Amino acid sequence: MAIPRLLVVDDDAETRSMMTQFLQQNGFMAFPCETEDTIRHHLKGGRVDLILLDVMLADENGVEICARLRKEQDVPVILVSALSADHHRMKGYEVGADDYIAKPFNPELLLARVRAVLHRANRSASLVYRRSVSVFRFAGWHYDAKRDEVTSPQGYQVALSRKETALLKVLLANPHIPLTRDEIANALDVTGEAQGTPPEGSGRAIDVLVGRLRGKIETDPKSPELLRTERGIGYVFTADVTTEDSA
Amino acid sequence: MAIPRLLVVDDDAETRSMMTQFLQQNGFMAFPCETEDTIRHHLKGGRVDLILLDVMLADENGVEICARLRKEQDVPVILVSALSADHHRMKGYEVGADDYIAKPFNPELLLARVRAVLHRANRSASLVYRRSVSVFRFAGWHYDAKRDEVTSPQGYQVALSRKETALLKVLLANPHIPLTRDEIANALDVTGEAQGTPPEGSGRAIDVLVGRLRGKIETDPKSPELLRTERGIGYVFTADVTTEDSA
DNA sequence: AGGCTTGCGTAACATCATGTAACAAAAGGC
DNA sequence: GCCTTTTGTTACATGATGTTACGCAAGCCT
Repeated sequence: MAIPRLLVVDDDAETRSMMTQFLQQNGFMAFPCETEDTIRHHLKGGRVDLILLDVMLADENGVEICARLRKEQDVPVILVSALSADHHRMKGYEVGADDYIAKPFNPELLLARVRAVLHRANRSASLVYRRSVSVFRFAGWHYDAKRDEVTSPQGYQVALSRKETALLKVLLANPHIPLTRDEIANALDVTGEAQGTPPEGSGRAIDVLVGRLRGKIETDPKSPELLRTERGIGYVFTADVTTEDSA
Repeated sequence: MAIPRLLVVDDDAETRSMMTQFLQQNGFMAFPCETEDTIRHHLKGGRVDLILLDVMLADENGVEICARLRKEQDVPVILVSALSADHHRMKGYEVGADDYIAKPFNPELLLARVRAVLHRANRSASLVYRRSVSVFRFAGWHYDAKRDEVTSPQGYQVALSRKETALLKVLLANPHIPLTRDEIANALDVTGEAQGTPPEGSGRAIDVLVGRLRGKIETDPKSPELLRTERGIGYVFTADVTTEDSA
């Protein structure tokens, strides 16, 4: 893929240039925009791979702009907002944003999100794995979702608990994409592998779960190669995954 | 099934319209309601498949409304609440809510729950097997409902007790569908295989029954392959079932 | 480099759901 | 009625999952 072209939309001049600079320093082509007009100008003028859109623009509501843009063309959008309250997040998704980041954010996290969305846009995959797919291969391993069996490269069966299996599925559906603990927890909920789980936030269940899965699928759990830690962010599954539809 | 019709009950206008919109965008027919009266109006006016009910309405308590509705007719209800404290969750279930979601919630999670509840409500009607069908084959086994005989893949007869047989029938009628203990217990009642069964809830009769059936039809009851446990949910029968009408 | 702060890994414990043996209560058959 | 079979209950063992606490490592500042 060519160098990704991003638009940074924010009404605060300082934030705007800061983000733009930061993204440029990290290998992206970023353009600052202040108004919807500027956005449209860029959209007409050439390829735009992703828009970073502040929710709280002076005159207009970012969510509405996002909704409007979405209707017109299919540009990935990440909403940025000072309000981390989740009902705003909901509005964002509702409107079709690809992701949502709360200000102030960790720069690394921003990069991770941007990469993830670009990556996803490229393959149009979502967080949750597709149903029709049920056989996964990765790094010599083999996972059959139908029988719920995991086979090591050496060919012997490894028993995974339900949660471990669920985690593996989430990872397999998002190779090379850094996932935060919250995203993982949500995905586990959505796949229905965790019913009575409270909305998360307190404990470190995900960390422990990751540790347990590592113990079963990593050659040396002490220096993981498949399920790596992204310090300050979460975890990434670093393996190429091939899938086979089963029906 | 036709497009599901949902009621969104919340006293906050914004939340109400937001959820309604969101659900509509995802293929549901959703109607905003503010008061119990509005709910009743819809209930009388036409089919309602599911009610999303906020627990903290201004004047009334959602839990109480839920209890009242439940007494009158059998509409599935999902309680929504800002209070994630577990005792509220418990109250919800006590009162007969089908599920419970804490605000703020992940939109995907909401959809998942809604679908799950609808799915459940939808199939409870078909829990009982059809009469005309009386020969079942599954994983090499053969069950003749007329003669009440079960034959193993190796060809010898296995004697099942009445309850075991009833359980098997329920499972055969619902392959690949996870059933809760309550659903199973109810289905057993309906098939007339259990008359004086107490109102349920206390003991673990289903667990023991499942164990006994496993002992007869599983190769290795310790690691069941046909009658599997869904932790936190119930049991699933994981085998393809073919049936033959017997006229 | 050294010290401080933060995030992560993980052992040890707490909790909860399930499996099941052993017993008790019912239901039938004679 | 007495015995046999079936079904339900209880109690305990087991295994899965969540929580907590502590130590280590990575980054950061000086």
